Amino acid sequence: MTDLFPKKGHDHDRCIDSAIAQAEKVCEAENARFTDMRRKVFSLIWQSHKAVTAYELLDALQAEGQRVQPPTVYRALEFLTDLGLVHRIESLNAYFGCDQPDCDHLGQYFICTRCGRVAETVDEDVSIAVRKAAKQVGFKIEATTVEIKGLCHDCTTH
Amino acid sequence: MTDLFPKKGHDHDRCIDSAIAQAEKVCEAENARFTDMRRKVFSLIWQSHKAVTAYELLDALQAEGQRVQPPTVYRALEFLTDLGLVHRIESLNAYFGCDQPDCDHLGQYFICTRCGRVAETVDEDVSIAVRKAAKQVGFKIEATTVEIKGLCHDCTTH
DNA sequence: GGTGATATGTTATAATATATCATTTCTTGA
DNA sequence: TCAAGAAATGATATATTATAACATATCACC
Repeated sequence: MTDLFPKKGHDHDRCIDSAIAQAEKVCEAENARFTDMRRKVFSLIWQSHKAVTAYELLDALQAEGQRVQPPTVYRALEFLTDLGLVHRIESLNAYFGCDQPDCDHLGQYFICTRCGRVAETVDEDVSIAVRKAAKQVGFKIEATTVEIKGLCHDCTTH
Repeated sequence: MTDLFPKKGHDHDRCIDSAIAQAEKVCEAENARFTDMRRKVFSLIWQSHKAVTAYELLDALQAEGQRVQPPTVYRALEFLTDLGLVHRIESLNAYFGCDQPDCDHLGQYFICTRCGRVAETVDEDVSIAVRKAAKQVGFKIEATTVEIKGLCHDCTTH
């Protein structure tokens, strides 16, 4: 068993730094501008391993004294999700930082209902099973949403 | 290949009647009241094989001259989803009539982005793969959301 | 430095959902 | 049968999530 969720007391600054470094790389590769606002939103999303709502981001930005409105946040989110740097968690109406931006809309999300954390995995067997199920019914997949709610390993044992 | 989606020109009244009959059975078994409002909402949901939003239901009820407000619709939806008679499609914020109410939150939903129809399946291989992926990371599943967007068979061929 | 493209600001509003308390309807037991 | 409590719905207000539309600012490139 390998827990996908980060250990308590891990060096979260490293998570943030690495995510930002990766985002910079992706933006450069895509010739997309990682503006201050986008960087700020991305970094706020990465403040925790939980999914964050657009209005929580808005509040955080406003708390820093910026005069930000909802469209600004939603635009940044759209930019980041289009690049695969952030995923929308449909069942939470919230947004989550992706640490494997090349996963191309095929990941699965584990959402802990106790601690609120989210973890992403790209499990081949799940993808294969979903593709097979689709093929069986003649369905051409464009995108999949796989969200699994329950208790993370920490929360089942503590 | 067996298309999950109903054929064009199928006798949809039979879908509705059968869904209502099944709902009555479930309610009786659960000792739950299938009131006029709940029956009305359920039947509206079954008017098509698409997912329907709460406000579409509200509009439809109001169009019939009833003075209905949002909470009434949401209460009926909560009742129906709790019994497994209706599923919420998270990625659409919409509700869909379930024809296998005993599937216990483990179904998968195919959502056609062209015709808007939804079809449900309970694929063992997908469930097994998801459960295995969860086990591998020490995650205790409470509920799963599997929603697959793309083109149904009709829409790929016509 | 001017110009077009891109990004953000601003205002307003749409779409989805729930909290709260009042009223009605149903069930059940005396 | 009817009184009391439970369950459902009505009514009002408001919270939460998201977007449309147009103005202004910033950037990239010539």
